[in-house]
Amino acid sequence: MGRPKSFEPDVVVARAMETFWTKGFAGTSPADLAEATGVAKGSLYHSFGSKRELFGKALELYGRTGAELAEEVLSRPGTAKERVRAYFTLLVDLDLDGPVRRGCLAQNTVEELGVRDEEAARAVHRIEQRMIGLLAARIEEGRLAGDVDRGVDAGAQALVLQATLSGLRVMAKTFDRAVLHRIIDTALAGF
Amino acid sequence: MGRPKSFEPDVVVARAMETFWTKGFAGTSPADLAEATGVAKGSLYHSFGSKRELFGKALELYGRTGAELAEEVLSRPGTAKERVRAYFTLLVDLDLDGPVRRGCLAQNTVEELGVRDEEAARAVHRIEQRMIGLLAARIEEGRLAGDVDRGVDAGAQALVLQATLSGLRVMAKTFDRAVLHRIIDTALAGF
DNA sequence: CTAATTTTTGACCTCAAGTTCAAAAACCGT
DNA sequence: ACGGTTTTTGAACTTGAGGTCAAAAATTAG
Repeated sequence: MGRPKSFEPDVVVARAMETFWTKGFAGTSPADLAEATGVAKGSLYHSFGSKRELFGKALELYGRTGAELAEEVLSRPGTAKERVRAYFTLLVDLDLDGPVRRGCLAQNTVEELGVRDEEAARAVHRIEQRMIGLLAARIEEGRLAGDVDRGVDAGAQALVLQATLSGLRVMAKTFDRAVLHRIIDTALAGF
Repeated sequence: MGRPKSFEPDVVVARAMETFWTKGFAGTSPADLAEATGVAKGSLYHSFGSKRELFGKALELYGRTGAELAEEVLSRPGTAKERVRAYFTLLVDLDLDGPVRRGCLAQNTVEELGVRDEEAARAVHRIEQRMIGLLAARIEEGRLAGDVDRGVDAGAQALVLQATLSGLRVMAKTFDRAVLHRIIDTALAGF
């Protein structure tokens, strides 16, 4: 019983995620969140406790959807190298095609909140680990399929690719598409 | 004539840089700056105009000293690969050995202020460009000296290395030393 | 010493962020 | 329709950020 919720929590979290992604954690005020979600400030606090807690949900959602996208793109037909290139290119292009270059929420978070928020750092770490796992699995798959050199260490290679990807997303804030694509090409020529 | 300055502006900028680096732009209040520099708030505003302007000076100083360090380390005797490894390792270790993992001020800036501050983005871009130039020069030097493969495109390779370095500094916020060193090893095996 | 000039400083101001809350609204079972 | 329960909401509160300012302090020229 009691008055029913007038909004879908998942939708609110998704909208909040977009806002945090675009404006950063500190840059997003409760008023911004109320406007973005269409839910009054007080109600948001009633449902989510605090700005930080809502952000936690948003980051979690980001990690989940990000992993799903990666999984989807990496698993399409093609060699490991082709699939990784497609995925990296997709991320870079998505960012550059948007109205603002918001980069990666996880990275933005760890850079902005850094060490001051242990919990956030751990959440980001989990997201990165998952990505590395997906990359390693796809490389290993390619190795067994024969399109990746026998001698490649999938785990080590996945780590380097993750570093490259993180770097690309940093550089996507200040460099143009041609440069970023060139980096992808050169980086992938290696393995 | 007039009352003489009671502080060295360069020293104040250096102290401010340390504070911004550790706490971020938004995370650093005028009160923090006054405490860190030993100069009263009002005096800081009198000398530097605004928090943002002081930050500008701090970022400029960061770029300059960073470039000097890179130049110094890269130019010591050894092959290009050895020197790049030494430089990357130095940066990672410096970050991990500090009391807090503050990463790279330039990167933190572009992630935190991102597109909302065009000027900051441009400043960071200049810093990145300079770094890429230094890497490219060192690789080209190695190519001519014979310790780098003839077929390597120094410019393209420098871009990839910059991406790797940026990625390393992001990952240095959440991963441990062993992983980061492993990434350096694998990434450098390539060229 | 005085006048002119420049710095220094903490008090003060304004505004918005982040949060709390009391009252109104919307539901359900009886 | 009433009581119990949960949500919704804007108003209200507290706090600190970012910045301004008037008065005091420190200098030099004359």
